[in-house]
Amino acid sequence: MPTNAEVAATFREIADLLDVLGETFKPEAYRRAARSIESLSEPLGAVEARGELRTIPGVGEAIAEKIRELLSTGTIAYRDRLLHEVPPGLLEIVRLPGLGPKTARRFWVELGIEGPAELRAAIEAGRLDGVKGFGPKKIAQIRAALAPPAGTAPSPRRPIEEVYPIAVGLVEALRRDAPVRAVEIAGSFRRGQETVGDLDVLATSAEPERVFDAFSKLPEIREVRLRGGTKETVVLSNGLQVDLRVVEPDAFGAALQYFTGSKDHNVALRTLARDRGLKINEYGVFRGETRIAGRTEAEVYATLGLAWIPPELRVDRGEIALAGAGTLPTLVTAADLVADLHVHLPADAAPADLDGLRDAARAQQLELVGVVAGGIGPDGRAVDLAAAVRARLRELGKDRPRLVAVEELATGAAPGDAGSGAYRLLRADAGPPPTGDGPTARGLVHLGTGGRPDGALLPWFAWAASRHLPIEVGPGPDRLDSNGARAALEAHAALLVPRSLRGGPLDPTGPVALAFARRAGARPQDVGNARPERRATGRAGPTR
DNA sequence: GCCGTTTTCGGCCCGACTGTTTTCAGTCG
Repeated sequence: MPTNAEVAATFREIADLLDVLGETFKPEAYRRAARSIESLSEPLGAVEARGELRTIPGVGEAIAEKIRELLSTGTIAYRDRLLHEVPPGLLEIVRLPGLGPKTARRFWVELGIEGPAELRAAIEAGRLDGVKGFGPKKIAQIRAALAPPAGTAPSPRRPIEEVYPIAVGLVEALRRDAPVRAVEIAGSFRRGQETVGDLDVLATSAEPERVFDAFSKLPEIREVRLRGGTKETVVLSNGLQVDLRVVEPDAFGAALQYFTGSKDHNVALRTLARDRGLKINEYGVFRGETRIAGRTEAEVYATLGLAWIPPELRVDRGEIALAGAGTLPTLVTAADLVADLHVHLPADAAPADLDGLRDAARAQQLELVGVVAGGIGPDGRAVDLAAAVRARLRELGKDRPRLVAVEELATGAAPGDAGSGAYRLLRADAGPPPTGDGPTARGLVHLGTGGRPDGALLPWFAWAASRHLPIEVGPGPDRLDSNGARAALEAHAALLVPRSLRGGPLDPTGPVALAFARRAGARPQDVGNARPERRATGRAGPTR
């Protein structure tokens, strides 16, 4: 059975084919459905089995029928028919940078070109010279797109944890080198999406030209792609594209809202504005010619009668209705997190390292730290802290913030007596949930989604929920991403949000984990290491 | 093809930038 990602890719292909055929609104309808399907927290097969395909935003009867056809037969007859109609090579032309469906269609209809090879031959034979709309620069651009120099291939989406230190570094550099007042990263990075295609940086300044000058000179920048009066696009030496926009302070909130997206959220918002006789763009909210909001995001939402919506929820899956009714969930924040239960120390750690750890915990206002003192380390090998460290750990355990020993056990390991105040990490690396241990086991589950088929974790969620074990969320293959976290919450399991206690300001683990939890809609009471008084579920907190 | 606290039909976000243009088309986000 095809995965959700494969179904989405099929619909995107149909959209491209329809584009080339000159269809106007259908392609966007298929792309919208593809985006919705990708953000589902469970396999499409499960939705279909409940007869709820039509509840997916952007999925109507026609697309629902095509999903059923794809799930049961592995193909869609409509797609095959389109592929018969449109030469497959045209899809490659459409996907070249700077070219789109209109141009590809003209090549096909006017010049009989059906693929990249024919296009290249046509250019070399001079067949494009003198054709309306194709001047020398455009032809050179197409030639470059057809034969990209090594290392300039379009960069794929990257994990957000990989982009995080780059983004933090760019913001710091701009604050240091450029005359900016405010700087924020918008886009999918701000929404805490698992992967990031490019970075959207937004700044306010009285001197945009000087900001662009300073930005262009940053050492990590390989190439300036384009530069206008309000925006500049560059490519970093690692291939990541960064768009910098500079706006006036009165428009900062509107621009931040606009460039944070998501696209579907913005479309829904602007449709709502239009229905109320208003217009929203990146410069503000307008009634006629008059700007009535724009300085802050909250102001923009307020003009539409909406509460401010956290970026992580801006996906057009009902959050606008909730904001209108004032019933948005109160999402967990960094200030709610009072424990980090999963801190690894190196094998050669000294007692003094624990004091440093406690200082870091105090600085982050944590009340409890779980130090992995035995069991299986991050590299899969056995870890055992020195006796002196263990002794110091016992001493420190009496003071605040408390440090307690934590043990990591492999899947299905028999739960030993971890002792009072100790916590157990259960690594669920493979296979079904264990059956041998009792419901009294305390700890957390370190549960990876990496490489698993959709839905393979569902039994684990129920297992963890029944034992009040929170499941760790965050970047990397051993933690839940936001889709996994949402499914866990739906199964009434609690989450555990790690902090970056030993990492510096560039460590993505804590911030990214928090973003994933928030994307899943987690409230403080859904999080096992949030303040106990705000928590309803999860028992990994301090023993009292 | 989807969708509806004005709609089951008639709409479908909006602007920057580039290149080729004399007022605009295409692409991109």
